[in-house]
Amino acid sequence: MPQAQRGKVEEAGMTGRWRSAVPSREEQHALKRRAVVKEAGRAFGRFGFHNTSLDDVARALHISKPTFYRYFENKQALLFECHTLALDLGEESVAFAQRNGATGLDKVLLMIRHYVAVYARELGAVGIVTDFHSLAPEHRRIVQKRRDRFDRILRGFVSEGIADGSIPPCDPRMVVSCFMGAINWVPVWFSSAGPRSGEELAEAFARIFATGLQSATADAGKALSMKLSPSPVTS
Amino acid sequence: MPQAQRGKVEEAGMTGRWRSAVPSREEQHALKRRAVVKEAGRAFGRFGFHNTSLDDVARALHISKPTFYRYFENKQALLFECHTLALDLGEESVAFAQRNGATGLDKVLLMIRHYVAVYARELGAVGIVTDFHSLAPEHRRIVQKRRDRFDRILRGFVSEGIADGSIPPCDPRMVVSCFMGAINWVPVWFSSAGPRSGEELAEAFARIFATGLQSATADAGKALSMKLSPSPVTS
Amino acid sequence: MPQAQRGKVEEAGMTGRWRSAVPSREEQHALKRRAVVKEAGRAFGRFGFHNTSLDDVARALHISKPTFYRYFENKQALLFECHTLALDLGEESVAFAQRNGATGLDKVLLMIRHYVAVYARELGAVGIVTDFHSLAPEHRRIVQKRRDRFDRILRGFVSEGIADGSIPPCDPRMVVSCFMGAINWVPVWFSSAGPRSGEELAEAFARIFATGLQSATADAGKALSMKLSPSPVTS
Amino acid sequence: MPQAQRGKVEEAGMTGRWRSAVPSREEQHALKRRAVVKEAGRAFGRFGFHNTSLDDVARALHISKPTFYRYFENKQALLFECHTLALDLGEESVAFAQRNGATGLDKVLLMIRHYVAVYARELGAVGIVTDFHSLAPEHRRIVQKRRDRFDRILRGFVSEGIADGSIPPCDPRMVVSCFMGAINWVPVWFSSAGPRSGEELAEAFARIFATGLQSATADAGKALSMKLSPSPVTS
DNA sequence: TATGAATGAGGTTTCATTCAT
DNA sequence: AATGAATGAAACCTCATTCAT
Repeated sequence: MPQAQRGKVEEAGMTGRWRSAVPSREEQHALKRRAVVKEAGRAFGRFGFHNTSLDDVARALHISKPTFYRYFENKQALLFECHTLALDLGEESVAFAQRNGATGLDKVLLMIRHYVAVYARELGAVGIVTDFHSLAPEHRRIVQKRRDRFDRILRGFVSEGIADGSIPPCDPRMVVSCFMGAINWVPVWFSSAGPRSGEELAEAFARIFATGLQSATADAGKALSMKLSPSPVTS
Repeated sequence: MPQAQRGKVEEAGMTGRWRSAVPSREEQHALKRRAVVKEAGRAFGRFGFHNTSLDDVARALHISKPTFYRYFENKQALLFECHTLALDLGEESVAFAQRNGATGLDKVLLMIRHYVAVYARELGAVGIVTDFHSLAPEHRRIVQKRRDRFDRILRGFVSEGIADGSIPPCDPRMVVSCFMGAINWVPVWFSSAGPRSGEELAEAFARIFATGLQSATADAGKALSMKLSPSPVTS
Repeated sequence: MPQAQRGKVEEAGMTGRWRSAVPSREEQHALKRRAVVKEAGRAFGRFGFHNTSLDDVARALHISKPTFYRYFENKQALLFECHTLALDLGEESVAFAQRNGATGLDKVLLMIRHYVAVYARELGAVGIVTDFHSLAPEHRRIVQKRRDRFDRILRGFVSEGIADGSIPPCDPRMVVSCFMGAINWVPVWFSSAGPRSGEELAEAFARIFATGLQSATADAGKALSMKLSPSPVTS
Repeated sequence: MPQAQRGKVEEAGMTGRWRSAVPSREEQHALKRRAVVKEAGRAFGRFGFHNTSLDDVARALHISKPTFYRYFENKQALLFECHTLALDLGEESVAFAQRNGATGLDKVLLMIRHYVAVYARELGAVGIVTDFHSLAPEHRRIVQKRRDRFDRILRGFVSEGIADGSIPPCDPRMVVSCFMGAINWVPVWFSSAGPRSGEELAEAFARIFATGLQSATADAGKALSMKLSPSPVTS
């Protein structure tokens, strides 16, 4: 995987050279930088920020550790970049939903579908949403702010849905936390190399949060009200 | 990573989780041991295993760091205990669902409700599901095995639901990963000190995964098929 | 410091105060104390001072660690006691040699034989001669002084032997270091449970340092001068 | 001494070879590695493994503690290396003796002389023979095996000597333990900075174990049998 | 008296980060 | 530009030693 990554980078650099006599330094730099982000992000998402040493990342990219510092001020800067990327994707998804959704429910579902799809595509880079607390304080503040805004908008979608009748009365915070949890958990288990594509995943998630798991034909409401009655925490 | 946020567990410990009632000798040992697990688990879940030093935990419990080693062989053993606890709760929930659920859907929903409720109750102690990769290899193997079994059963519930008609055709793996992700994410954001109780949370989650977000009156199916059509990954 | 010292003082005081009828308590104390010295000394000699924790010693004696401190001020006091014991035996051997030896050679050999025998008998307690550097500084100074005196006397024996013709000219320091090394090494390998008794060992050592390894019949002197000629360090 | 050590290393590295002005990377690494072994070995031999902290060694070498880990996996690995070195020298000495000795006695004496000389030359590096029990279990097993083989060969030399008449009947195990003890004890007291060279030491030891301490003219055998008669352990 | 519990001091080890080539 | 070497900071852990029962 790292090998492939590296291959791509070099190839891209070559092509640049052949086409225009001088490959711009900055382009090369940007390409390598991106390669580092992707590889590190993938590792962070998979094993966790602290379980991934720079040595690991460097080894995977076939570069040396000091080289790393040509591209990032420090390890935490890299983590910040990953978070930033994830938030970019989230905001993009939100914007997409706002553009294309009519009702509140529409927006929520479009957002979920879009985000999951893009999430699955970029994957590793965003898997680290988990490691929020490893961010440097100043970075953390920035990310926190964007996250808050993000959540506020999502809860707004839900509220909107309740208002326009597309979503039944509920606590928006819980609803949002529920589906965002499901989404954030994706990198823990999903692999694009698996039997399902990211698109399928997005579709499935959207459907689940749209209609739930119950069969349309079954009189699920009744079954539920009956079966869930025994207090579940009687252990 | 000095700047990274440290577990601010002290606050929670102030209430005196350490110094409590004084029962017998062995019971006391067990009680203290459990207190360590809960406090550490809470911190691990909130800040991450590596962002929580034993010093933090010790300070929160008003004990010294070495004292810690009277109760656990090492830090990873504690993490393992947390995982074990989480898995115990999960299996208990599964058993509960198997006892009380009629259809596949029933079992899934009962399991979700039970698990979320118990999860929220014990909270911190199970938050560490995230830090699977910080486990010692031999512990990891054990946890992996139990997890696999757990997932298999859950997927079995879904398959059963498809077979008995209570759940429409779908990929069980995706469905299970979806709601387990939502559940595992809970400790990241939920606080029992917040406006909602664990019971309410459990209820809300069960409902979401039962009927989805759409209003019963709305012709959601149609809206969905129309609105979700544009390729969402056009970034 | 000198638990021994302290003990003596108290004992003297006791005797003065209560005149007679010493309760068996003190005897018990002395017995247990000796048991601790023997067990710890054995372990120290076998595994080394630092590879033997007080937990180990306590476990071996079926007592608890704090109990240990009823008998010794600290771990190093115990080590000091062992050294003291070893030196006592050494000085006793020296005195024996001085009393019974006629020539310098006699004294050396008698000393070796006596010391080895007694050494093998007490064994563990003296095995720690090795761990001189683990002594507390103030103890180390005391031991050093006695050791110096001890060595000086032994070298005196050798010098005496050279003077009286019983030992051929040589460097006394080397000779003494040679046989003392052999003796000090005994506890590393010798076990009184083995096929040889301490007496046999003492006899064998005395013989080796008396006549060497060469057969009396062989013209070893010549063989040696010939065979040893090639520079041995040509590696 | 550390200063001197370091000086040597740098000198060797700086001045380099005639052939290639600068010693290759690997050579430098090897040189420094060896410097660490020598210094650590010296310290271990003098003060004991546990009385020598890595801080001490680092300070002596004018490096920082973590630097150490570029050359050795951990402290025990260094100890193992010391043992390995000592065994290498021992086996080399054995081989030398086998090549150059005619009788069993020859072999024993050549071995002693060679080993002591080389031992004194490399000194510190082998002083740790004492700290066998501080080895990691897997290392200990390896060392034990080599030691057994080594001892077996030495006892073979003695047996051979008895068979060919160059050594009088005796217990080979005791004899070997005797002179190996004397040798292993050397680093405890010998300093190459002292008045005697390693060669002189080797010569002296060989002579002692060849002909013993008795003067050639004296009728030592008789003196011994008479003088040693009183039971030496009558304390 | 004797012991389970607790801790301070100190050592080994890791790792992000800088230095020097 | 890129890398092998070096290090400061901080974490985990051990153990002799004391506290409190």
